[in-house]
Amino acid sequence: MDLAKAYEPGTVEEKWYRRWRERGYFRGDEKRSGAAFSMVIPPPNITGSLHMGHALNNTIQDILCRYHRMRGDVTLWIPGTDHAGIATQNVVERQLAGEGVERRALGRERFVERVWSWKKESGSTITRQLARLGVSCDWERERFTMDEGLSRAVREVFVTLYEEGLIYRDRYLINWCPRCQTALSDLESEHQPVEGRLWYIRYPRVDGRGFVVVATTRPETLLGDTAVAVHPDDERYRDLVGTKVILPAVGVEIPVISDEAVSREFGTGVVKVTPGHDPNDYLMGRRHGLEMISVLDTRARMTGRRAGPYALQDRLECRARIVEDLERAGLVEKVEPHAHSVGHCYRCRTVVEPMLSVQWFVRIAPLAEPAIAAVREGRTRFVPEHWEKVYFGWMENIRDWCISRQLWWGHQIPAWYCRRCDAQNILGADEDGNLLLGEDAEPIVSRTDPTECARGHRDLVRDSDVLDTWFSSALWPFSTMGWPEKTETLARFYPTSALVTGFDIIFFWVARMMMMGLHFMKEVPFRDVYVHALVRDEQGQKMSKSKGNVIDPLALLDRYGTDALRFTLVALSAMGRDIKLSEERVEGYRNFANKIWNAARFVLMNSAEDGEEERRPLSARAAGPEPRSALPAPDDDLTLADRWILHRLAATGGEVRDALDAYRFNEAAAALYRFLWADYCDWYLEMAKISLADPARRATTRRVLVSVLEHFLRLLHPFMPFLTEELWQALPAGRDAESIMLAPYPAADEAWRRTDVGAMDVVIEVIRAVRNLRADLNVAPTATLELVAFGDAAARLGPHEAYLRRLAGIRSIEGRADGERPRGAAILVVAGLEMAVPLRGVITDPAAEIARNRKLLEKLEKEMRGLSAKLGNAQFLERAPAEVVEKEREKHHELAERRATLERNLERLENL
RNA sequence: GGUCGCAUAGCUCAGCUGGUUAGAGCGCCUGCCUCACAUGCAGGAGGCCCCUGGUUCGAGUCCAGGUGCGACCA
Repeated sequence: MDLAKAYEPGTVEEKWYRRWRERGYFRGDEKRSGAAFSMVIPPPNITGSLHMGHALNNTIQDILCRYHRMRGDVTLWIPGTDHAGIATQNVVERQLAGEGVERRALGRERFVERVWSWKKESGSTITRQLARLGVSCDWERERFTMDEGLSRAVREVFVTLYEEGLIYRDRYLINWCPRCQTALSDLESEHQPVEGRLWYIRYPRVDGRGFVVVATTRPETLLGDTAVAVHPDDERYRDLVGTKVILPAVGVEIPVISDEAVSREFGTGVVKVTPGHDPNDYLMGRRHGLEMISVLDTRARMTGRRAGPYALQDRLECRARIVEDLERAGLVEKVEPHAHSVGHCYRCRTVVEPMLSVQWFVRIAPLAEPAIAAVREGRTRFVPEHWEKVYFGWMENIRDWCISRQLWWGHQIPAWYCRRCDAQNILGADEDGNLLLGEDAEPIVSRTDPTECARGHRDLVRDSDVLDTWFSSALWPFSTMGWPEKTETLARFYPTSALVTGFDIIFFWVARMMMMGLHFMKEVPFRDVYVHALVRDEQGQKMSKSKGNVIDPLALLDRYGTDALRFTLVALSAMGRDIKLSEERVEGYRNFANKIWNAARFVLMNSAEDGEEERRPLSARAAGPEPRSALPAPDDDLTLADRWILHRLAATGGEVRDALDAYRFNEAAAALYRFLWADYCDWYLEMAKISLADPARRATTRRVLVSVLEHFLRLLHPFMPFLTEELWQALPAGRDAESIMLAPYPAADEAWRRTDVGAMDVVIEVIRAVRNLRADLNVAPTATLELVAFGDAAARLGPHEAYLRRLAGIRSIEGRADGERPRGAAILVVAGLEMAVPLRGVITDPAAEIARNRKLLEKLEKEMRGLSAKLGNAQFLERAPAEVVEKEREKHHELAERRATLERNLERLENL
């Protein structure tokens, strides 16, 4: 088998993904017995395209999936997409606008048809892009929040909650987007800092004793004021409470009230109260029984009986006008710049308007309680743990959830009204043709479309509103498994094992799934919630289109390959930390992929002219559960390097499994990287080259080379699925599985983990010391050195002479009993061994070696000073554990010996 | 304003339950196209672990305060 000189991801990826999918490897089979592992994908918007957040999110999920699948768990990962109400409606509206067509002109039915056809054409972009990441989700079970089954789940949930009194219809101050023309939930109104101004406005006192000065950021809402308020303990205004002031520009009298919610520090300590357009004022208004006046219409234009000359002006235009008029009347005392934060529509960034409106709500308190308890009791666990605080903080202060949206795209609310019984509440239609209803309208909520009301009138009209998209997302873990049917899938895979998500949707999604899951399934929707990092650019900025700092994952995929990108994301994703992604990092892990490729190339070049030989098990151990790729056993006839790499492999496997079980993906990645590059390539391959040249050792060496690589590929597979499959298929070792993704994940190998390979550390240290010496003294790469070994150094290094020859450029090892050290030689004291390298003919000037020794001596002395201080401390000797003290003593002793040697050597060099 | 998080090499970051000679990648310097790999090999330089105090025999690690940065919520 010939491999290209460098790894070329392109063709490899497509080939294997197609094959995996065709052969059904991704399928989650509820009929198979054994432990189950299940996940549902956080459904991306159908309007979306793959960004780095998706790439990280799905890479992590895929790693978990592949890991569990290889461990033998029955694994199911359900993919799907979200209908994204506002976003999708906006997209299609823009498309229509391009054709000069208005949504209203089209009408609701045809518009919705149009969205469906858009969905058919463009809605699967994101899933195709996901596939490029190599995700092993069960595509046959792909779901969409608007498909038939899920819509049925939505309806069932809505009706049930309504019947239970947990969904109700009421007038309330909600967030309204004047652009999208719909209500929003509290979450969908995003607070953003705004450089505004603070106007100090004079409200004349009715008693004629001057003015009360009120500070406000929104002078235009003054039209809706129904009081001004001060703090009850504010001495400055004590006598004012209970009096009246005249509302400027309107001329009506309004009372001065006192309320704890007023901040004495804000402005003058007197605030205007506008219950119809401010959430705090709304609550204050309720407490004091104030009138609530709406002065803005749904397009945020001034309206109502108080609008007067400002009627139909936009809120901002009116703000300017009204300030002008007040100034002219001498009622503006001063204006200050003022930074504050203002709610913006999460979809279109328009400033949200708090408005009084009749909407549908979910009563949250009874649902939140069990959801909080489930996390408190550990039935669902956040990883990292600290995210549970965020969850609790929100769950405990949550207000009722406004779920109705004045959109056309979404699940239409299953509520009808009788035109005859409820005539006084059916107020007509708005400009969209949406039903306008009175506050007291009596909804008929039903699982099936009703044809008549309780009194038998066959004149029903359906509520125009649709549900918040997150309402359907909240059901995702069970609706995707076929609920409300009692399916086998639910029985087998609910609750899901893990949910992998970014912290930005803990409130939007995780919390709501918890509530719905517990309420309808009587069981948490997932055991673990793994909250991963946010991907930022190299400056640490959140990536956003407007900033132009978006790194397109597809471009990186093209340039560096899927495996490199996956590995990068995961290697950088330390828990609870953001990822600052730069292209150089991806390049680095592309190099890693190439390194693996070339290591495999080497192994293949050196094995396999005779495949049969490789297929024969080396020892009896091969009869175990992994016959095809069994590793040699510790009692086989192996070299030190063989034993060492097998030991390292076992240790690495342990690290990787432990890390994955604890969601510490970056640690797993680091362990794999270190093993392949620093252990297998840098040391083992180089040493194996020696034994490959020895006919007596060749077969065994090949066996170790191949089996270790094979195990490594399996350990790595969840991270780099494509490269590992390509290489695994190319390996000569016999395969029991058709694909690496179905091969078992390497299990703990205690025998190898316990094997003592300390001798290898000594060899490595000696080689490093000699290389270091060569570099410092500028010894030509081709020049070989003689090594004189004192004491037991000869005995300990002798068996490994071949390693030193090849890797350190040692010509020969000459053992010598203790006694006279050679003149003009560099002395090496390493790992408790003392050696000399005669420098005659190697260097002419001893100055460099003297300098080198001085530097070493200095370093050594510094270290000794610290140790001596420690050992001279009576407290330390007394209180520290005995083994710690002993360790420090030994260290000190060793350093002292090395120092003596160095000093003697320096003396000899100086007297040369 | 409330809550949470983070400050370690030039850059980006590891460092879990306190005892290592404080690590990695990239970048930098030196020498190498050594028959798997120059997407590479070998070696090296570079660190008051933000500041102050405390706990402890011992603190990068634990505690308190401060400074700076960031996020979320209001």
